[in-house]
Amino acid sequence: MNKVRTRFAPSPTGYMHIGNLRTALYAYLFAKSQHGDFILRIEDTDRARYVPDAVEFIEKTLAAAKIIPDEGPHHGGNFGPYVQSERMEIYKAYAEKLVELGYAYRCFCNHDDDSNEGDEKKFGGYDRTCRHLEREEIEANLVARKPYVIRQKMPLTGETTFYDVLHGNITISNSELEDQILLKSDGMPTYNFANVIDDHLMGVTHIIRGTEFITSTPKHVLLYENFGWEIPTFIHLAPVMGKSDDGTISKLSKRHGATSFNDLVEMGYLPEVITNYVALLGWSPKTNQEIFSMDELIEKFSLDGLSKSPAVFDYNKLDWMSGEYFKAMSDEDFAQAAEKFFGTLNENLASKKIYLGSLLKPRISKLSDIHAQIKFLQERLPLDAELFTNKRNKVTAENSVGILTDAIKVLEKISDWTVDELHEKITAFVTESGLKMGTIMWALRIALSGQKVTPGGVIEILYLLGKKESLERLNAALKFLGDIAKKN
RNA sequence: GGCGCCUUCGUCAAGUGGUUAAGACACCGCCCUCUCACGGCGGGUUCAAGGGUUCGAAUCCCUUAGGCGUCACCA
Repeated sequence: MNKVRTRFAPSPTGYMHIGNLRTALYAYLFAKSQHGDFILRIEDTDRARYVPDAVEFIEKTLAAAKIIPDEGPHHGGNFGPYVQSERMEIYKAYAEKLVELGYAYRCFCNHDDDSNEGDEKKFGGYDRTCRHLEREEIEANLVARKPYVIRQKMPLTGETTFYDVLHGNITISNSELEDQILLKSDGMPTYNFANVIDDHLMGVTHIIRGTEFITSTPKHVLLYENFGWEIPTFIHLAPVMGKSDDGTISKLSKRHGATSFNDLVEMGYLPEVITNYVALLGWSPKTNQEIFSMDELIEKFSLDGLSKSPAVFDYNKLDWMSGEYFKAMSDEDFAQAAEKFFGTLNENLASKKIYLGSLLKPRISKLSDIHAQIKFLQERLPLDAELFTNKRNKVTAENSVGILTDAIKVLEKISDWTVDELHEKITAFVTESGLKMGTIMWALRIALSGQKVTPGGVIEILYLLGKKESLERLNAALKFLGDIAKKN
């Protein structure tokens, strides 16, 4: 049996859409699960859409996602070049050969000219009458003088069937197929041609790509047949969809927010989380496992777990998965991954990064959430008397004054400002006061942070703030409450 | 419009003639708790519709509807 070879063949746009990433992932996983090769090939035959540095961008993105090509523009391999614009002579030769074989012909018409619109014999759709074969024989010297394209000569009757692993046999009537252009007038091949030539020449055994290519696959199959080449196995993947604010579902695009691998990384999702999540969008291991390392994905991947219906990208699930990864990380690793997202920390907090990270770790779904979580530690948020009122914990602005006053006295005496020590002293203080734990903690949290919700409890905040800042904040809160009382 | 593909909870999905139709996320409720979170427990909602075939259908067939794709010198 032939060694499995798959490929990822993006056109060089400076953007790695999640759907493309998933296609690359599946092609990679399948190849690796079969101990085969994964090829990166750049399809840059559209000169008008050329984006500088796009190849490097694609390679970097794949590397970040840990999808490593065995062959590619900068990965070596014996089937290069792996950039289509560098293979023009190859396509030209095969196109000419097809003309010789009688499966293609030169066309000298200028079909961009819309002046014939309305005339059903002309273009605007497909013009079956445009077959220059005979004319070409008469006017052989035209080839040297006029620009032309090479078109594939489609059978006018019958039908073409191909097998798709996901969809089974798909049959399309040949009358649906137009004499598509194989070689453009600028000498570049079209996707439909270059793709077939390269897949064959590079020994690709399994073509994994999006469903948008189903309809053009019969044309490819005909080409393989014309050349007498073995037809590869097709696997057409359903698209990744996005949900708009109004609830409508459509193919995932920029209007759905962050939809590229890089967008997601910038938001603070770990690359391995993105890969893990995306792997499950359209593929099921058929077990209840959801967290997979790349090695596990390779081990478990199987074509029959692929889904043939579209899958909606769900940020909720991504968030959950991201949180699971964070929780599984060591405090050190987390602090390191979060480094860029801490922003500029003051000296005190900078020295407590790992501890701070341990508090943040279980309560964020992406690294960019960190900023909002730690803002209150860096700056004093304006207090609001309302916040001191909490029915459940029996706290009011009035009784907070006494609590804060006593707490300050206790805290001032603490010299060993550690979590353990703070915990011990505060617990003792609560017991002594005869009040409920919740009452005291609530008042302190509001006074210290200015917000109801904080990463970690009062003890943790005190520790993070340090003695000086903590006491200053408590005193400021006391003054604030005093001013309020006077006003009333 | 022609042709093609798709259709199990809100979302990801298991399921391939006989199941109480898994599980996860989300949501709701309760418990725990110094807030949030974590954790624990519980809950609701699903086979697009209609016809067949069959003792029996989410599973097989047909029709309809809806969604998506495609009909380029773009990929």
